[in-house]
Amino acid sequence: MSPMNTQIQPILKIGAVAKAAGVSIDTVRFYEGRGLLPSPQRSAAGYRLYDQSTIERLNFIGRAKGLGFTLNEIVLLLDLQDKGGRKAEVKSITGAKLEQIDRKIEDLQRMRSVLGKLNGDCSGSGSVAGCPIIEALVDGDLDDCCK
Amino acid sequence: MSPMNTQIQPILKIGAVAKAAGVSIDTVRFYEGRGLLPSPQRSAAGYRLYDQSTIERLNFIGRAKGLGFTLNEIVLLLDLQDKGGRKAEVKSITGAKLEQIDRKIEDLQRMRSVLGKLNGDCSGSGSVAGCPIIEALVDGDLDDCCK
DNA sequence: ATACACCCTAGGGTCTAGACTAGAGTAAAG
DNA sequence: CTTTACTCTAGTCTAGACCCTAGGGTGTAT
Repeated sequence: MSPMNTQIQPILKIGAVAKAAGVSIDTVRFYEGRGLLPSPQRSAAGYRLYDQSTIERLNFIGRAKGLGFTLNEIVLLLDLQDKGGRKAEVKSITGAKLEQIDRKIEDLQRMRSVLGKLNGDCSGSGSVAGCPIIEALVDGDLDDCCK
Repeated sequence: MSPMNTQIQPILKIGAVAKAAGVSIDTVRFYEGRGLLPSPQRSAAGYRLYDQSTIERLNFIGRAKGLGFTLNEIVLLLDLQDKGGRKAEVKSITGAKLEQIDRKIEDLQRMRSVLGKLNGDCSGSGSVAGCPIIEALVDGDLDDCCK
């Protein structure tokens, strides 16, 4: 009757939000349990009912994951957004993540350089005897080999 | 009596091999269960008995781990060494690992560049409103922002 | 009315690489 | 002989991010 009854937001069931956000139904429920999504309204039958904002929240989560944040870190970021934190808090999270990423990149580049050298040194034909890769693993001259 | 009784290899208990290789006792038993170490001889009381070669094998495993190989991949490498595989098999494992490492480095560098840009754009003071990091996560202009 | 898609909960399983615990037996040193 | 250090098995726990199953109930279209 009155405009109060008007549902401005379309009501979506879990399958619809999951599909719209490109995640599985299990993932939506899992995120709810992990505190990334608030407990949604329920229909009379107990179905979870969502609106558009949940899809946006799921997209936020997906983007944050794409930048390397863990779900626990994303909870923090969402909290700062929800409750209005300070920019400094956000920067402290991203700054720590940047350092972590830098360390991982350095690790991987070290591995890459050692392994690339060994792989290049190995003829690739014949029996494993004399294979520089295996020999390096056996003898432990990895450090001397590429630094 | 005869030279047959002579133990050329010193007999080591699990604590000694673990210490010599710089891993925990748990790790040694765990590797045995995972097939990285053969089931060792046992003393009358059931103690695991090792010789020097186990330490070398543990060092092999440690070096391979340091190059980014998983335990499953290390089982393959050890098998090639034990049973005398071909160099081509070794190279196929290391080649795949190199590609994997390259992909991971690219991923991390992409994250690093996006996140570094956002982090630099954020003043770091004041409320979270208008924070470029949060806004990018909300709006999804991550791709446009740094490529 | 019935087929079919969708939803619910509770709980277990996956992968990686171990760490840690309990409860019991064994070895070496004083 | 007693203390201390070591070892055994079996099992549980961690983090991270879910997936899958069973055994139901619901909603809608034909």
